[in-house]
Amino acid sequence: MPDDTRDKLLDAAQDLVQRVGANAMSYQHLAQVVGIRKASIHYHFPTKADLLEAMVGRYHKRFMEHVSEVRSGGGTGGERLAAYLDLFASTLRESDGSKLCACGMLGAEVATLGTEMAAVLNRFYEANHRVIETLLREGAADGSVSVPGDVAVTARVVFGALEGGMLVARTADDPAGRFGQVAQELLTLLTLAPLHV
Amino acid sequence: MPDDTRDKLLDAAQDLVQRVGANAMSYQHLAQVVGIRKASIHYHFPTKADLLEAMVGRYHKRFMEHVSEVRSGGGTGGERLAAYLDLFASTLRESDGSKLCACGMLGAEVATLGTEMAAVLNRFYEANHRVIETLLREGAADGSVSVPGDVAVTARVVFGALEGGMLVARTADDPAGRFGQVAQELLTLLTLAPLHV
DNA sequence: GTCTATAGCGCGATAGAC
DNA sequence: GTCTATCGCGCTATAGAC
Repeated sequence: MPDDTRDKLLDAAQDLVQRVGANAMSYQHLAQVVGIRKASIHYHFPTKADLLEAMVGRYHKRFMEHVSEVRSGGGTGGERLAAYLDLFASTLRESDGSKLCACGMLGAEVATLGTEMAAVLNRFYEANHRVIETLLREGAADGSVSVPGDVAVTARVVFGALEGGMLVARTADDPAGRFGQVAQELLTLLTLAPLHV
Repeated sequence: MPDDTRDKLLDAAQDLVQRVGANAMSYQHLAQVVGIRKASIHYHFPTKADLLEAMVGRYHKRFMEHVSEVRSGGGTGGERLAAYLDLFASTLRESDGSKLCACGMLGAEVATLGTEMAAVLNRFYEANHRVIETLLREGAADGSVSVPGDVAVTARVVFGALEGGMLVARTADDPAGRFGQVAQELLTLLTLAPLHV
């Protein structure tokens, strides 16, 4: 049953974190969205830290499921890299330019969230670094990607550009369009010729 | 007189914003740092929005003064670009890996800060895009930089990679070291051969 | 599993003395 | 320009009824 109260709370928490951040998200806001009283939330998640950690755990798992689909997709490494970049673009596109990656948002607030959350976020970042590194290596092997330097560090450049690109794009007139250009240019930098996906 | 109460308040506000964000920064925290009572802050900045806008205005002005020094520095365009990247690296370096760019942090929180702050942040981002674009063009002209695509969009890739790179690096063991590698790899991607600055 | 009620605190902001 | 005192609100969290 995917839509019991617990899942609805996680849905609402994720949506609010992506839009306004964890510090600006309250049990009162969640209660209004889900349609229960705020005290009832403590039955499902005793503390706010519990709620945030459960939300990030689910987010990480779901994100990696999308990544698996991308990785099992056809085409060249460069084309699969483009599909991976589009996972980030779709977040902006489907929220009218108002949602960040949940883990990017929480990364900004990490100093207020405790060491356990910092470790969880770092795990998400490192998992993505490994995914990008693999895509770059596969692209280099099939000739669709060209990396002039250290592949592992380049993967971190790409991930940072995605997280930061979303953040910066959000204040522009057309965030999704802006970010789409940035993602395309990132591909141009990493491929011998521009890809069209 | 650079250190009257107003400036001390702006110093403390900037430090807290860079570390924990605007939503986690309170008048009480500022009062403790500066050594006055929290009610006294309202004499200098009637509302928190006033304080944040003054802080960002000063931050923007000071940052562009550093940029001017970089731009009037010698060397190739690529070397001046490296010096510009180091403005961001130095923030992490000099804070033991705990401070972000103030405008990057506020960008994450923009949904809670009102439309005026969104406009102010966008102005900072666009100003930096123009600086990077100019440095890339100068580097292309003297042969030290190679941009395989649109220079203006590439400038946005670079800026996003800096803001996001700082954010992601903060959860790592050695944030400044990690970010330094990312900045160096960014240069490698944009130059025909790695620069050593 | 959800409710009402409330504790206890921190917040931004204001009034008015000095 | 800074102080004390206070207002009113929102917050996380808990107790105990149903």
